[in-house]
Amino acid sequence: MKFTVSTLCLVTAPGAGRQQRYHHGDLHRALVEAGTGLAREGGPSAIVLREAARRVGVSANAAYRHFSALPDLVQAVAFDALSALARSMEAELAQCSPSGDAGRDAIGRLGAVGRGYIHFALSEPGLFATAFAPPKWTTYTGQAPTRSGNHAARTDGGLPGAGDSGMMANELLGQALDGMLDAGVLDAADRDTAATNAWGAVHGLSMLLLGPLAGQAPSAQEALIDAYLDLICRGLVTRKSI
Amino acid sequence: MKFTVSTLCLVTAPGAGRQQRYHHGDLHRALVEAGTGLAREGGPSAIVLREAARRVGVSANAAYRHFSALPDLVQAVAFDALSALARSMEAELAQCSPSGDAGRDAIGRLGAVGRGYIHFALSEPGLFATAFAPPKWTTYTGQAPTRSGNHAARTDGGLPGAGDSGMMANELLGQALDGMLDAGVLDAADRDTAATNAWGAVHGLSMLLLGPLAGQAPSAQEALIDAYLDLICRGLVTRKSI
DNA sequence: CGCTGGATGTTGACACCGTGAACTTGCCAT
DNA sequence: ATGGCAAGTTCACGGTGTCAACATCCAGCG
Repeated sequence: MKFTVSTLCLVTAPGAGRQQRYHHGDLHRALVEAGTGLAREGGPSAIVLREAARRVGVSANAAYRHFSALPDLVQAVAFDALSALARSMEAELAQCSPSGDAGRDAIGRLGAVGRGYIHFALSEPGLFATAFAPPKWTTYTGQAPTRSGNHAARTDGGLPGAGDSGMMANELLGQALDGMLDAGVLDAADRDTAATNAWGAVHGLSMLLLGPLAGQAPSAQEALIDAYLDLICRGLVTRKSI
Repeated sequence: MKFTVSTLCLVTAPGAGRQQRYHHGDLHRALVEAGTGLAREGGPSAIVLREAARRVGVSANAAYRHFSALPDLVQAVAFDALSALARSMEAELAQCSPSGDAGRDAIGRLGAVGRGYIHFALSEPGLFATAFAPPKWTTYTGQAPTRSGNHAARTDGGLPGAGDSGMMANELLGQALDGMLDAGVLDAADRDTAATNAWGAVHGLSMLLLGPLAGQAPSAQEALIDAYLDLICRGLVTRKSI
């Protein structure tokens, strides 16, 4: 005899007497979380529909009531991963304490954004890879993941792909750059180029640290990260101002 | 009636009366080339053993006489892609003409290496993704792809993963940095950090151009690339020398 | 020259996977 | 209460990676 539906609800749903419109509390959410677990262990390609359903205790095809196909699930997991990335950045930003020098502080916040990015990549390589794995990898439609999509809300009701502040990773980067603009350490004309440069550089270093440069001692990695971010900032900052 | 083995040889082998030790001229090579075709069209995940065997006109399990498993084939394709990457760099380097100023020339050659990298990524995104897709993505053993492996030679007998000059992509980068060292535009103490920085930056930009920044006009991409490489070089070059 | 052994390729089978179609169940509004 | 629709199930199909057993062909030996 298998579990009855109500039993499943008790097992899977978060305990509390939360009213549930569907047979299974919130299968959509449960599947995304199961998929996140799979992605954490094995990257985007480890997200397997049948296994996710199995972990939730539901038949394989039940997933098709919530996702049109596998790539849909992967994308939902990717959005969650993007949220986690943004939260990692926010955590680094929270450690920035003002020093009086506006320019230095602004640059410091840019560095914090980068550090949050890289630290997330290193601590959650599977989710990181998932966040940036294009749905069909080759036919990427262009434009970064943005909140324009029609995706369900996050677990805690936040904006899809956003961190606790409600901002997505690229928005946090943009905010840091705007801070540099205000502080006068970045030319307005360079802002968009700077965004690309910073993002690309940090992304590239993350890839390197996860791949060819993996296995280095954490301290060596940390030193590498600092030197790298220093280089990026040095390149971005207006020539005359530092 | 199916093709006889000798017929297959005539179809698949490169025409010439090259003696063949195996039943099928060179199944190993043929499978790698079929896999390369698949990777070109759909990235590493499109490399499918059965389809590669099908394209070669051979039974699916024949591949297991040459590759222990699918990841082995993928890695062989990745090595070929690495060779193509090195050749793309060499092509850019060949367009560098000396200008008399050793420092400027050295920096120009570093830029050429980067341009070759990015151009390869843009012109062969599938192979590019394959080249840097870790075998088991998460359990990357560390260290960059190097010729220490026990892999078969390239089609034309070159070193595995190397370009026409016999150097791998990272060796070409190293050579460019050494040139900067000799020209005095790079501190010896910064060389290794510079290698990481340059590689990471260029890799990141490639990813960006293939993903979020795809769809931009080629001219805009080219401008972005130039601005980016300029930034990198500006950051790398010894402060006082330029 | 004929034989034989090992490398090469084939067939059959199994367990997975993604996905479609048809069926069943249970909740909600009428 | 009841009919309809959303949510979940079962059955089925083609595709994939991989193992085991079998067939074939070439090289090197007598």
